[in-house]
Amino acid sequence: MDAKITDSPNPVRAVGLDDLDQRIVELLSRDGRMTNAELAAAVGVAPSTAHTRTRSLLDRGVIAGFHASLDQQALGRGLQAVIGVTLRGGSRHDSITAFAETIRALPQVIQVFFVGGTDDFLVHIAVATTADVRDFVVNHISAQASVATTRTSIIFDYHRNAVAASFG
Amino acid sequence: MDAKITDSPNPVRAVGLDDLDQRIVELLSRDGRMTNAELAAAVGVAPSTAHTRTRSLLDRGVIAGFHASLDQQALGRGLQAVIGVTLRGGSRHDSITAFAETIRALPQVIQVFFVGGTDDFLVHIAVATTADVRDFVVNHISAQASVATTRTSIIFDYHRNAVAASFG
DNA sequence: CATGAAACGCTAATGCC
DNA sequence: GGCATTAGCGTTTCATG
Repeated sequence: MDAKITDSPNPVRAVGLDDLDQRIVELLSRDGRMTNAELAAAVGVAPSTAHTRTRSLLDRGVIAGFHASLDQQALGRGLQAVIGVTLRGGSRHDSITAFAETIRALPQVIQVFFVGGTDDFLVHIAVATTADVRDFVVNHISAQASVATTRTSIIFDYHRNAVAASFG
Repeated sequence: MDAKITDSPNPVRAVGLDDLDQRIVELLSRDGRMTNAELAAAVGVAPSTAHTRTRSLLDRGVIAGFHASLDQQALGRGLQAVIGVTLRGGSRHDSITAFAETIRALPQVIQVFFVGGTDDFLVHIAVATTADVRDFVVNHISAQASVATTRTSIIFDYHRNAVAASFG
């Protein structure tokens, strides 16, 4: 086996994004409501320049949108869980897609990951009680014909560094 | 076993949040940069009322912050993965906490879930190449003394309905 | 492509109901 | 608590270098 290890902790200089763009992206990722005037001061350019750059990042889709982050506990959904789902081997592509669409539309669902490996899906939900977790799995996941198994994990702690855009 | 099934698809009326608050939260979750004037028009109150409500939601921590959502592909990180991590049985609480703190600070990391069940952690990362995935697991996860096993799943598709605040 | 100037629109505070 | 008003500030456009 090749022993070479290439470590690239901050690897990326995306094509088309210069230093100024990247600093703007970083700042708006942390505080999406920072005023353009503050942003301009923070990166050391004129407000009109910061504005043009930000507009361009939005137009190019690098910044996909802005969102309020919500304290689920304060919203009465103090319990979060991740549910690993495996589908039946014979599931057709249509039924898999239909499953994903159905799940992602449910109000308890925060995120859906379609993955390869042990599980086929990971579903991140926020609800009020353990009974709600069970009801979600029983009524919405296991009830689907294409579902083979589920594996529910309660979330004890959660940390988010960034907000990833949904795949297009 | 009790056969009663209680289905509560939109279950929550958080204490202290009335309809107006909830509609504001919903709208700012979808578009965190909506102007206060637009928000007021959308919910049918005066701009000054919408402003007071939004300020209150921020002060109470219901809205934890605002963030730009980023197209990771456009940033040159076109490959996302979820890594399930199990820790060694003898790991002390201190070492577990230290592991979590170390991982969450890495620039490739988007989210960290501390869960109960098969895995102890789920780590959501975005990188450029499959080699970067391997390097991340080898150099940053498996290299930790308290880690017993890892299980890497490539993300084929991803959908996000909301942005959850990190646990406080 | 960044900038300064200027018109426009919004925010945020105040007092009133 | 909601509302109208208003002063101050930020945004956004545009001509210029």
